[in-house]
Amino acid sequence: MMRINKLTDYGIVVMTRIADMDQSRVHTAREISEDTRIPLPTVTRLLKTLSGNGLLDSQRGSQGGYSLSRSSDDISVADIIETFEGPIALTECSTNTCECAYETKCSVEEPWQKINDTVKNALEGISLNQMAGKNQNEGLLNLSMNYSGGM
Amino acid sequence: MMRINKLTDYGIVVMTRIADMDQSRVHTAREISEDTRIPLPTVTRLLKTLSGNGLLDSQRGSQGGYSLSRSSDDISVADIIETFEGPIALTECSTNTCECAYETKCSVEEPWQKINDTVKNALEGISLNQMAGKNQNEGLLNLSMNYSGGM
DNA sequence: TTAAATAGGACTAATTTGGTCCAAATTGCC
DNA sequence: GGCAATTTGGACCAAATTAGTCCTATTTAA
Repeated sequence: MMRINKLTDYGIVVMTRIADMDQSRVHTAREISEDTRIPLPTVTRLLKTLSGNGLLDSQRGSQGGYSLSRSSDDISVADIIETFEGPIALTECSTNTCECAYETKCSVEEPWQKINDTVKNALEGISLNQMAGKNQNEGLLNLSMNYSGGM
Repeated sequence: MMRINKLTDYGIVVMTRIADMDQSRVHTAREISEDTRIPLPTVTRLLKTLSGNGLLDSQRGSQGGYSLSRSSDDISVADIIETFEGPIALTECSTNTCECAYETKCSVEEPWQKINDTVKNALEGISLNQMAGKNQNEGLLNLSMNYSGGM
């Protein structure tokens, strides 16, 4: 059904969660796992990928953890998707080398590029801030509880 | 890499091909297979699906075959994709029942719907005619050869 | 030195996808 | 009426991808 992978979906949930958290300190994999209820080993892997691709900063060792590498305004949904799935492109045709063996001249190449650009632009236009913002509007209670250290 | 399935891609190729053909008669699976060089069993299956979903008309029996069910102007890329992959939606969240077990209130639901709508609109905006048109402009030679019965 | 973290990568199970094949139903033609 | 050419429907298997777990090394604060 033309969807992003489950791990990518998780990745967005995790990033959104971190964006909703206290930005003044780092957060451990365990903490994020408990918050999102995604199993720890999976969260661990997600965070490693996100950190490796520069969307998160990591701090190793005791008292270590993860934090956003830049403002949630400057992180787009496209950034996260590309971290897990590579360049956004619906068909092979539109990426690099079109290996259409069907015809001497692939007829669908140009329209596909237009389609892909549209999709890409749409995803680049949504910031992590927008994803997280919803919570701040409708879930003020939860948020304030987090900020005050409660659970 | 967030792409549509290979069969969907084939489906678009097949539809584009049919749109480029003589609209005054039907075309057999064998004919389309030879033109596109997609293996016959696969083409057969593609055509069945396309016909079953109303994008192609079929005529059974001897002298039977397939033809577009409506003008190539009235068939969109989204129509074809949905035929093979179901409703266009990047995440489960945005389709029917969001089964987010993570939080009491799924925070990413609304932004995702916006994203999906954008993608869907983009795909609905591209007609089969536009996909096929390219050929008619740049590949006039091939096209005229086809029309005159040559190969 | 120890405990708490991340980093890197190997590995397996589960799921999805691609592709083929067979038997049945339909239709035109001789 | 019977044959040949088609589509229809569905089962089936192999291949590829994905999800998820686990182990070991490295780093760092206390």
